[in-house]
Amino acid sequence: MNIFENIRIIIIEAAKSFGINDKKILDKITAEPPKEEIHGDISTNIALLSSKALNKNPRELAENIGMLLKKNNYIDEVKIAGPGFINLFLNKSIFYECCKNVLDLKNHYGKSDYGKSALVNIEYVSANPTGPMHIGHARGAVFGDSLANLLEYSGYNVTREYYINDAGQQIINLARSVYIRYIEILKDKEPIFGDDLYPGEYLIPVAKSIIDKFGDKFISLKELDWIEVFKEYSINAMMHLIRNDLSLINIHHDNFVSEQSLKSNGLIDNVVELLSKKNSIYEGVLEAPKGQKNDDWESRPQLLFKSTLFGDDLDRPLKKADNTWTYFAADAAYHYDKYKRNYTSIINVWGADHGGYIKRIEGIVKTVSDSKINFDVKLCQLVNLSKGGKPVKMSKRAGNFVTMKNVIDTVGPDVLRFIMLTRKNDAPLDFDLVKVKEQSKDNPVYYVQYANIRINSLYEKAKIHGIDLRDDLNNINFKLLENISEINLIKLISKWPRQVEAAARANEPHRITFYLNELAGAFHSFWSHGNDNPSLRFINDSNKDLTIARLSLAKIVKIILSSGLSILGVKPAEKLS
RNA sequence: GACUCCGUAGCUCAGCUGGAUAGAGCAACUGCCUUCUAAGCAGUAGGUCGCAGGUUCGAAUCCUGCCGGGGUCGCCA
Repeated sequence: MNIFENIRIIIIEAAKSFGINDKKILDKITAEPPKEEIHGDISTNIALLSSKALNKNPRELAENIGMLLKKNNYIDEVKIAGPGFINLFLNKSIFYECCKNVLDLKNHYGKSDYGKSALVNIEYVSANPTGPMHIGHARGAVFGDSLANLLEYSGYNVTREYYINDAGQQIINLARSVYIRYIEILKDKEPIFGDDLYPGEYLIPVAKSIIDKFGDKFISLKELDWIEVFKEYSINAMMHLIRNDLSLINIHHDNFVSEQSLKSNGLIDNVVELLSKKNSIYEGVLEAPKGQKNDDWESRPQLLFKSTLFGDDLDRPLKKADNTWTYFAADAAYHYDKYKRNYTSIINVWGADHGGYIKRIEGIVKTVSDSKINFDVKLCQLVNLSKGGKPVKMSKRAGNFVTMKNVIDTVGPDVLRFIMLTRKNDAPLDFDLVKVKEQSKDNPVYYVQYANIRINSLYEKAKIHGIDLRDDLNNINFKLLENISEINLIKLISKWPRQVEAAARANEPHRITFYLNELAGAFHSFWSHGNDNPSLRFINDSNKDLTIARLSLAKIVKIILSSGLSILGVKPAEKLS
C-alpha cells in the first residue's frame, strides 16, 4: 500500500471529472509530501498544471477541485495555498491502515511491480584479473550489487554481470610476472620486475600450482611456448581470487563475459559488419592529439567509429596498427551482445576515471539498438581512505595498496557495505577505518543498527509480558498511537514505498541509506520520549492494548529496517558487540 | 585546449528528475541519566544554494556564459 499513489489516483479521477483528459497533464500530476509539515500530508499541483488547458484561474480551479476532493473519506481538510497548490490533510485512519498493511505484507511492504519484469543488465566490478581487489573496487562493487537488489525489489528482472578483461597486454604482463615467480622458485633467483609487471606476492601460489602440474619444463622454453599456459593459469587464479573477495561481501554475479571469448567467437566481426551497414564506421585519419607532444604519433588511415555524432570529441579507432582489434572494438561487441540478449536497460557501473569513455559506448548502444534501449552509466567517485583522520596513502608501485580483503578483515562486511552507500555515487566518499567502527551516533552504521538492537530488546521485554512479537498479533488498535512522535514515525513508514520507487527510478541506492537513517532517527526520538515521560514507553503495564499497539509499531520499524538493509546487502545487527 | 563531475550553514552532506518561507548531521550554546541500554533524546543559533543572464505561473534543480575545485583525455585495458 502506497498511500501517495492511492491519493494520486483519487486526484486523477477528480481531474477527469473536471474535463482534464490530456494524458500529458494527467501523467504530470503529483501527490507528494510537502516540505513543510504545516502544509499538510499531501500536496498536489493539479490546478497549476491544468489551469491553462481549462482557461481558468489556478487558485479558483484549485478551490473547485478541492471541494470535490474533500468529499473523500480519507481527506479531512483541504487548503489552497500559494499560486494554486491543493494541500490535503489526511484522516489518520489511512495511516493506521498502512500500519496494518505492513504487518500483513511483512518484508513485501515496499516491493512493487514498478519495473514490470523488464530485463535489466547491470555490469559492475569488472576489475582486471591481475590481482586482488583493492578498496577502490569495493565502492563500485557494493554500489552495483545494491542497485541490483534495489531494482529486483522494484520488480525488474536483473542480471548481474562481470566483464572479464582477459585479453591484451596486461594479461601478457600478468603471465610474464608469474613466469618470473616460476623461475624464482625453481632456480632460487631474485625476481626483478619491470615497470609494467605485477610484483605482488599473490602470484607466488600461481607459479607453484604451475610447477605442481607441469614441473620445470618451461624453464628452457621460449616465451612463445609457455605464454598461453601461463595466461590461462594466471587468469583463472586471479578470477578465483576476485570471486573469493566478492563472496566476502556476499556479491555473486549471474554471468561472466570474457573479452577474449568475444574476440575468438567472431562477435567483433559481427558488430563491425552491423556498424558498417548503419554507415557508422569509415576509413579515416585522425588528427594528432592536441595539447601534448607527438612522441611517436603516426598519421595513418584507420577504421573509425563515428562517435563524434554522439558528442565524443574524436571518432574512435577499432583497429590497432598491427591490425588487431582495440579494446573499444571488443567492448562494442560486448554491448552489441547485451543488446541481442534482449535487455531493455543496460546499466554500467564504472570508476570515475572512465568518464571519457561513456559517449563512445553510448554511441554504440544507440546505433545497434536504433536508440530503443535505455543505457545508463553510473560513475563511482574515489574513496578517500583514512585511519583516525590520517590519510592512508596507496601506491601500486610500492605495492602497499590496501586490498578490499584487508578492509573487510578490519571492519567487517556489513560496515563496509553500509559506508559505501552513505554518499551518492558521483560524490567522493571518505572512509575512515577507525570512525566507521565507533559505536556512536556520528556513525551512521551504528545509528541505524542500534535501532534494530533496541527493537530486539523490546522483543525480549515483551516476552516477559506474555507477548510474542514473532507471532501475528490480532486486534491491534493502532488508533491508540496518537503522540506526535508516534505519528511522525507512522508517516515516515508510509513513505517507504515511494522512497524505494524514487531510488529505483534514479538508480540511486544511497537514497535507501538516507531513508533508513531518518527512520532510525524517528524511532530513537520516540524511544527517548519514554525517558522523559513514562507514559510514552513502549511497554505500559496498566494498558495492554496500548502496549500491543506500540510494540507492533516497533515491529513495523524492524520490518522496514530489515527490508532496507537487505537492499543495501547488510545484515541487521541483533545485539551490541 | 576538449570532455565530465562537483560548488548548498563554520565542517560533512541531503534535497523526492521544476514547487511554497532551502533541510539533516557534526561542531557551538541550553536542557535531559533513582532509565524499556544516555552507544541516546529535546531545544537554540547558523544561508545571497559559486556568479550573471535565460526558459515560466514558479528554478538549488532545466539552458547559456563565466569563476573555482576534482577526474579523464593512447593504435592501454
